[in-house]
Amino acid sequence: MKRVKVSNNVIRRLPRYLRKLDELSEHGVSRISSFDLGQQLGLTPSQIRQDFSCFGEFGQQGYGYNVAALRSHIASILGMDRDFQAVLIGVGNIGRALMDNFCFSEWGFRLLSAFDINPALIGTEFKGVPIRSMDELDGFLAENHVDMAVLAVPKDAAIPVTERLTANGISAIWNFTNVELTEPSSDMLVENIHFSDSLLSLSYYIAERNDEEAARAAREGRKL
Amino acid sequence: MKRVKVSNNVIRRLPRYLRKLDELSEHGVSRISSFDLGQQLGLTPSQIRQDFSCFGEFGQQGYGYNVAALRSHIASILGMDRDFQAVLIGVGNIGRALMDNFCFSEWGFRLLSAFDINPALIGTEFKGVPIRSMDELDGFLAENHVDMAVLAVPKDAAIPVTERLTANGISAIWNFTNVELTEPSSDMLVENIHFSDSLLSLSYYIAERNDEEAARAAREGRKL
DNA sequence: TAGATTGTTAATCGATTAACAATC
DNA sequence: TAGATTGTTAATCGATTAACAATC
Repeated sequence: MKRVKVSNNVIRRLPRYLRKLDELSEHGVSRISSFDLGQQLGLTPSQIRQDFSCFGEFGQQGYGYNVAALRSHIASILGMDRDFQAVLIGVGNIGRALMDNFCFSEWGFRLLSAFDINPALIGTEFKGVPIRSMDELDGFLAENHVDMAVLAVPKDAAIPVTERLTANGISAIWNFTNVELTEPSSDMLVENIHFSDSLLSLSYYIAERNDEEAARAAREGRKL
Repeated sequence: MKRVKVSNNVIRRLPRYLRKLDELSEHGVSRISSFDLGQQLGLTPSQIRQDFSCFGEFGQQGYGYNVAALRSHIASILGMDRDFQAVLIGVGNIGRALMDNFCFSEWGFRLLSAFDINPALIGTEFKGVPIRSMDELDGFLAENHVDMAVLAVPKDAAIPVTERLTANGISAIWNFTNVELTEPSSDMLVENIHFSDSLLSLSYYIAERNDEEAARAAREGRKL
């Protein structure tokens, strides 16, 4: 596969394409043009063709794209067929919600084990995934190939646990703690789920809209 | 407050600034220059000054920025002092994790009520937030001013519930379902937490790095 | 005052959009 | 074949970076 340097913006759009293509498949749509796909996603056809062209030629002139084939190309580009192995650190609310609800295998990941310090959880299993003591973490990572760690520990544990993961050769973290892990110097890959950042940007847009409406109302009030 | 059109990129950086400023405060830092702030966040000083200048003049030549004052400006820009009112739809794993773990008030939101269809939950309270039946939703929204709905229902319910929210005047959704709600035509504000999109972009970067390492190993192997 | 650092204007860079020849 | 739509090159647009006068 071509691996030219692709901008982060493009990468972030790929999962949306994937989701839309799955939806089209479910609805029995087997081909789609960049024009129609753009309409449905709020993107220009040009952008869609540019995005795909980073990775190869997946379409056909005069026809468009085969939904199933394109889906499978994108899945492969995203690494979904590589069966990455993951561990979960922290079986609190978020950790449990992930174990319970989130289908790792659907996205190409295998959740090997979870780890926690709570004695009531250690030794149990949840949806087929064993929960081990944090004491066993280093040994487990030495014996198993692990591509990624899901970090769902309390705030205060975020940095020490990250250092421990780094020391044990982990170089990718899916970070659910609201702590900035991204070290400019390190070669750790960090992907953040920052609930509060997300909520605050929504908050900004709500506030902006309220202000605009208030301003409009004031203008119209004056006109009366 | 100036409300010029500010790019989404800028808005998305504001919560990071806020987080960093809180951290600096905790460490007793009371002033910071755009240069130092940039170092800590991996941004250029220019960008930071440009970002802030969208909203006013918060610094002082020769001195830099007062951490507490800047923090409070950004909080206000983000609408954190507006006490927006929210409801939660769906008290499954994610909904419960949010009720349990996520401090809405810390970010300027008040969670008025949750709603679910599970009879075992209806009528109970969780951390002071009452859980009501979905049957009561329309009435509740008619009687209470609600700025935003947190959508944490199963996939299949996402679209119908969204339509019901729209019909009841809700115009902002914090979406935890893995469903594309963003209607190009609608004036609904949607902010998505797409776990799988996030994981897949991480997956891409892991795959890319693996490929690069394999390529390097192959090159070095050949040289031997 | 001299040094530091802002806010802002200008320059650069990169991403998106438009256009079109190629071709199914 | 004619019509449709791609992949790609060129043009435009917007965001980031650099530079610097203003000023604390």
